[in-house]
Amino acid sequence: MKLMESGEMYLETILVLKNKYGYVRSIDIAHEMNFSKPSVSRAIALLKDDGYVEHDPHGMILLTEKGRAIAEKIYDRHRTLTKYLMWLGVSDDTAQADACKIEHIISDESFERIRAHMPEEIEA
Amino acid sequence: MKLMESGEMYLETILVLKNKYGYVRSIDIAHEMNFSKPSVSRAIALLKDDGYVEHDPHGMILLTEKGRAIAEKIYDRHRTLTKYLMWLGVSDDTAQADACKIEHIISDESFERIRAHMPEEIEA
DNA sequence: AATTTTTGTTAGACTGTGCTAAAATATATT
DNA sequence: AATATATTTTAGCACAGTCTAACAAAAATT
Repeated sequence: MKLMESGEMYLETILVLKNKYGYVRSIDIAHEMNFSKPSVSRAIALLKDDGYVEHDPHGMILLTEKGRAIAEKIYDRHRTLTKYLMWLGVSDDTAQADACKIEHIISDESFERIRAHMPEEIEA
Repeated sequence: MKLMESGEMYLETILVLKNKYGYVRSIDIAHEMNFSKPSVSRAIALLKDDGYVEHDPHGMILLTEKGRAIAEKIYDRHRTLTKYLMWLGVSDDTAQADACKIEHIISDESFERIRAHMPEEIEA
């Protein structure tokens, strides 16, 4: 099954939380994304069914190889697009918000052209 | 009610078809967007309820003031973003496809910064 | 005028993704 | 150990937006 924008957001959030705290629980994702616990519980179950995440022996949420690849890709896009927009003069908050939407829908081709267009010194 | 991405696409398509053929019927929208007739029929009914479109005496679909304003805005973004991506070296098809998605989600602030960043001679 | 074709609508299903309420489970405190 | 708190899951609802099947209405052809 093809991963939707929502699934990508969960994976990205798991990566970010893991980097920040060293572990990730459902409740942490719920707080971070401002979603209800049941919404997260269900989303994680679906991501698990499709092999993007798994639970470790302590019940913590881990990205699989497959899940991590996507999370890294989206997170890289997020940082690069945010920096790009800020370089163009967009405010921090707006750049973050727009990057967060564009990161899911832009083609590899366009993204790479944008990255190539950025001055080296501000690359992510 | 807030207009969603889907509604914006219908309005933009109506504007484009009107410019191209002088009139717009449901069936034309269905062909242009590759949606079924019932999907278009329902979408138009909702846009009509919310005052974005109306039917003329011959049953042709017209944009209201409110609908046209949105359609023009989205179409302007479409052309500008397409040209921008092509200026960065993205192929025509990909630029079109990406513009078509980004046009609905980008903030006014980011869009204006992008437009300002374009060389004058290729502005829409 | 009758028939065929085209166009539009109604009815109902399905998917993705959010929600609340309540139950189950796990963890922490007394 | 018993109780309280925190976390996760189950069950069921809502909404946007697509679809197909079938019907109704309008337009074109014979």
